[in-house]
Amino acid sequence: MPELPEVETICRTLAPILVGSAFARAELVWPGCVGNGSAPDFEASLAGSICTGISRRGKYLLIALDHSRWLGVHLRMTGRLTMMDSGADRDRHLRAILHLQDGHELHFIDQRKFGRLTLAFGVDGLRHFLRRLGPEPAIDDAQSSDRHPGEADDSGSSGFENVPGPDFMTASSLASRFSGRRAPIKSLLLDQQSVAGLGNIYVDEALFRARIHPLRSGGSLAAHEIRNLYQAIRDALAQGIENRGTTLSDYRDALGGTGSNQTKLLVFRRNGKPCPVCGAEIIRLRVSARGTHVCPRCQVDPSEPSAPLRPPGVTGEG
DNA sequence: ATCCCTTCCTGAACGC
DNA sequence: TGCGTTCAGGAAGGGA
Repeated sequence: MPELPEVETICRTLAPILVGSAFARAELVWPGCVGNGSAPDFEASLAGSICTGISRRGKYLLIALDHSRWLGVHLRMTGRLTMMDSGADRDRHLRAILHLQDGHELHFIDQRKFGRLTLAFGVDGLRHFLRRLGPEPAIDDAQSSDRHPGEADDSGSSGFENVPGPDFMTASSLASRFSGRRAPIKSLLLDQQSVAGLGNIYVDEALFRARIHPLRSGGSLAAHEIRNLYQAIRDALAQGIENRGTTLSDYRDALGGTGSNQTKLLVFRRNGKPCPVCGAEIIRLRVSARGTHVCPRCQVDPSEPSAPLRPPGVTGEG
């Protein structure tokens, strides 16, 4: 499941080969992977295009092309983008090949066919394409060039000069999204309008780090809890980037490399194992039709009476 | 407006 | 062995 750290890693591994290269043609093995317009239009638009830059917004990879066009890639569940040499073997789930003029082939592989390649035309087209995305978590990371779409850039033509930069997540932006909401906090965090880039793995990790139970309603969070959650989101994502992503099954970077963050996860898919903080057994719930992993001791279930918080010796309601 | 459900899609892991 | 069922889930769209 490529989430923000995985897409960021793909972006970084793809950039050295792709930026400055020209596309020769698109070969749509499964035309359904084109997100907008017709397959022939897609092929005609891509042929001869030059990649002028590459960036990420939420879980979208944005490949800037000349003449103010962008190729937006969303990998959804099982999508992969891999740079291959000319004539490379074809995976059985290969959906498209973007042939470069230098002979490289960018393979789009996607077992479950949820991923999409979408062309955006002009800055307005790109804004429309990204219209449902909320604020971007600004991740501090030594490797990061920290260049986001629309940010000042002295390197000439990145392809993003005229693109407005994203808003950035703050504790206040989270608070205003959660205020008055009765839905579980996990559902709100999976909504890309709250924060762009979180998915099932990093939501569970962030909620555990913040000691917040996923079934707590958004509106029930106190200000200090939202501040903790804000920092926990940043920490969980930064760790994911540092470890080049979480490879539980399908995920690979653009050079075919695996990430190592799966060995650093605190709760995700660790049900039955001890909590790294208190040793209690991690349990698995379903929230928003998603497998959800919590420490029942560190993350207090809102439906449980708060007996452990009662001072020793005090019984009853008081 | 908010929330929940369904749809898309394949393959692994089940149960009988 | 083989068949059918369930599960995994990101995001769009629809209904309440």
